[in-house]
Amino acid sequence: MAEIIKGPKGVPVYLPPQSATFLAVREALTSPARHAGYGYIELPVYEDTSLFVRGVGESTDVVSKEMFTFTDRGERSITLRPEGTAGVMRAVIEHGLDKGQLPVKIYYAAPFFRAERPQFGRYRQLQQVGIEAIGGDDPALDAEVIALADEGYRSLGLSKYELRITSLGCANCRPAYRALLQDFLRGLELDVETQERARVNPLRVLDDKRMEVQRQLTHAPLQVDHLCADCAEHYRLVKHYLLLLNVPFVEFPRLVRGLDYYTRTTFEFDHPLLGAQSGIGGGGRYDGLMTELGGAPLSGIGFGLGTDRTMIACDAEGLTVGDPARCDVFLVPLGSEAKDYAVRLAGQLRRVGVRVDMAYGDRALKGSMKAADRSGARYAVVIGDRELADRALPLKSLATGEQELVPADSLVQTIVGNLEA
RNA sequence: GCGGUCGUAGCUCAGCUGGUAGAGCGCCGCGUUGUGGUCGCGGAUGUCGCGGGUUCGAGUCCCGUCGAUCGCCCCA
Repeated sequence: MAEIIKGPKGVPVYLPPQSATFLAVREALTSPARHAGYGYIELPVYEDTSLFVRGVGESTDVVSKEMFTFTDRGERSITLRPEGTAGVMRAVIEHGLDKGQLPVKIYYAAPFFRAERPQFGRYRQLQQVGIEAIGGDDPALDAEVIALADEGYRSLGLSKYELRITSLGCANCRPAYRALLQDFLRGLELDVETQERARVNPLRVLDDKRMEVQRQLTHAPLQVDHLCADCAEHYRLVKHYLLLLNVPFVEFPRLVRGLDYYTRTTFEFDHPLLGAQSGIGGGGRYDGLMTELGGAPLSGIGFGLGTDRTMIACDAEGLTVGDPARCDVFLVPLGSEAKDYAVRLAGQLRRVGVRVDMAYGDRALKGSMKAADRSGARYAVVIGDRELADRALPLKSLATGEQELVPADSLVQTIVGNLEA
């Protein structure tokens, strides 16, 4: 026997019927964006490596050790996208969307790639839903973006997650705070690796999960206490609009994100039931990114929501998401004449939008009924010589077991009517 | 990249201190005429992750490897 080829490591596979949940979650997370004027964007899965190095930031873990990078036949360095924002910015700049009506509002649902050690909820190919609103400083826009994420989660029935927000300041006030924090960190007892992090990206140290580190951070200076007047007012208004939108949140001054481009408003959705990988989504403002990538000096804000992790969160909260039924109606033909009839009927029903499957392979009635049951269909229709002679078919409800005889001519109409009821 | 745990039928797992494999679920069939889901009976399916070693003999011990999983770093 030939050797079985295995799938790539750390990539989740969604098979029926669970894959229906994946589709439903993705739909739930993208739907709010479509209701707020965001248009869909389809982008390359790979980009020039320098896009991510410049956009995401060289000092980030994502860029320094988690990228799938290779050289193509033209000796160009190519990278499978590790996140979505940089690619969106590139496309916006390249195609001049920033020259049109602002803000540019865009959403996507796509796979991303990170060469990490796989774990539960952490994959090498991860699915994310994201939106970007480019060319707007208005704090109401920040609140909209956050609210759309919240709406996505809420529409799935999730209730146990927590929205955390803070402000990271801007190019004016961040450097001073950063220096202040570095001074503070220098006075602590930290291991070499953490000291290095304090030098390169001091904010990241605030996020350390280790008790011995957290203990020393009790009195660490926080960015929210050192915002410039503009940033403080912006942050105040974001919270104001979130209240108007009825989006519950907690202020989380220690919130740190892994990508370098974030400024001002930053947020994260955390789900306590997921263990170590508790972040189900996050995002923030990136006011310097466009210019960093050679575009017009436009600010922007967006989010990335983990589709995989949201599925896990739904499962953890015991939510049933998506319809696992493969069809609405299952046809059971007995004999070749009935089979002709069933094939034709299946075609007719599908054309009017009814999901139909039928018993193939000339199975015995009993086996076919079993298949009907397993299909999740609401109705079964047995078609045999009697039905063909009488021109009337039994429409059987698989839930109740009751069946009514329906004239052949009105069967399609009756089924459509019953399914809509 | 680092540390822990695990890897037996499609799925969930049992298999005590080494003696040539089991259960439940699922799947297929039967319970006489054309009706599924419950019940009863019957049946198929495993190179016990892979490679090597110890042994008369290994699913069971040792080493390696791959994979999964939990934690760290980090992140969706």
